[in-house]
Amino acid sequence: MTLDERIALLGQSITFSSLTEEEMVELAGLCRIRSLNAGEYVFMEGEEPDWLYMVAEGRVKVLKHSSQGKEFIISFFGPGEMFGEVAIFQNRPYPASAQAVSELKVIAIKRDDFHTFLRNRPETVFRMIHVLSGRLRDAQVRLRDLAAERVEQRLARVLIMLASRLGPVLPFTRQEIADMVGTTPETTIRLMSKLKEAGIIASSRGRTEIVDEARLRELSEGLQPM
Amino acid sequence: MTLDERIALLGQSITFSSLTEEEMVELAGLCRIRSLNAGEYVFMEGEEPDWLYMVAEGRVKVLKHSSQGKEFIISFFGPGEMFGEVAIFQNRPYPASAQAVSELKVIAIKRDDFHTFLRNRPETVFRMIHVLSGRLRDAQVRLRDLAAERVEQRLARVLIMLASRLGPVLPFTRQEIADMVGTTPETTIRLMSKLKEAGIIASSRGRTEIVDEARLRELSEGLQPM
DNA sequence: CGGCAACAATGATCTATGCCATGTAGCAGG
DNA sequence: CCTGCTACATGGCATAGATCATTGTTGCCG
Repeated sequence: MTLDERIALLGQSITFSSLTEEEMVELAGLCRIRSLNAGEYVFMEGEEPDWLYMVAEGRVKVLKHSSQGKEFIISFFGPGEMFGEVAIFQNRPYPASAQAVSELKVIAIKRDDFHTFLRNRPETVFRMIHVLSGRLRDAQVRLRDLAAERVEQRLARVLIMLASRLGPVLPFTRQEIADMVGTTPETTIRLMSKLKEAGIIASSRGRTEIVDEARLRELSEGLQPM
Repeated sequence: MTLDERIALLGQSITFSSLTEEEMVELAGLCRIRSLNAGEYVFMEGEEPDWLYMVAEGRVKVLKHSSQGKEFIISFFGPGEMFGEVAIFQNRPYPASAQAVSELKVIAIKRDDFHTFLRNRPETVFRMIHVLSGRLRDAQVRLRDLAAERVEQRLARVLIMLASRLGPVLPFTRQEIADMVGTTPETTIRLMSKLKEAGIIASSRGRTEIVDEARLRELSEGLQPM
């Protein structure tokens, strides 16, 4: 992969889009590219954090396993999005695993190189803070939901959240959605079947389309149950 | 409150402990002090974020309400700990409310003043990133727990987490613990009564002491149920 | 000292959702 | 075209934990 290609990829990210030409070149010089097949892990929870990653092509899921091995999906990331930052800023093991969902290309930057690069880029550092703050905000909303809302509403909220990031067509299986909502595939299927009947979503194998977001929003508020 | 007193308070915080004498004076000059009685709110979810806060004396709880009004406690903060950062870094409304648990004194710094102050303090900015990363890490662990672990284990983990921050004596009511675990007071009481019988904790009104942390750890792993 | 309010404890139901089992349909590869 | 794999679907049962109700306990304030 050429330098120009790497620069183009870095530019996709909000965090780096403010860099000058020159800075881009410098940063691109620090990058390595890794290609992975679906199912392969970029890193595993507990590993030493040597690299910061950004998605170039494809999608990753970041997940944690429970004590009984069930998986919980913290987030999906697509092109231009960064992951693994928590670990490299704290210099402690990755708190979760990252797995390729599809064919995946990631840009990797060595921890120390990145720290050095950030030294004199206050603007970029502030953008990183912004990203971290956003994730913390989202995490707090989800914590509250998991602790206090019922599955129906949590499902609705996950669908809305995904739609706001990816548009109305969501390329996920019921299993994956269940792992984001924190429930079982069966329950997810049952609820989504109802949503389908009610004309709120449409779906086929591995694909869900939000048809009536307004009604989904009502459900997510829990105003009236289905 | 004198400048020297304010400097002493700021110095309690990990984030600011690296500042020079001179920087401390500058920052202290930007601070206001607010005193609140137990139960009063420092800020409410949804308000515009004009201030960054740090606890000077007492404790705050940061919480969110569910759609049915149940409250979920995101975290408690004590002297030297900062709160409200997510909002001021994003310049969006506070994502949660902050309520005084006891008599409370907080240091408040105006958003714009703080941003200006940070401009040329890369070291301090990195410490803020460190704090944010830590909170995000904790949030991810809790998300997984809420989604995939049973109440018993979640309770054990909350108690361990609190003990690691505050020592073995925890000044919380069952209600407050329930609101952190994401369950009801009744369930919390039942489980904690068992823990008491088993000699793992001791407790009196509004006070819980961890006696046998090792066994609590076993429970939190879910190896063998009670 | 007495009475009120918050906390703690416990029993009796109820129910949302987990878990197991079984069946079907679509897609992929030999 | 068959075979097999994975996603989707649905029924029945089990149960963790919520909910409702009552009672006891502690500390506080007038």
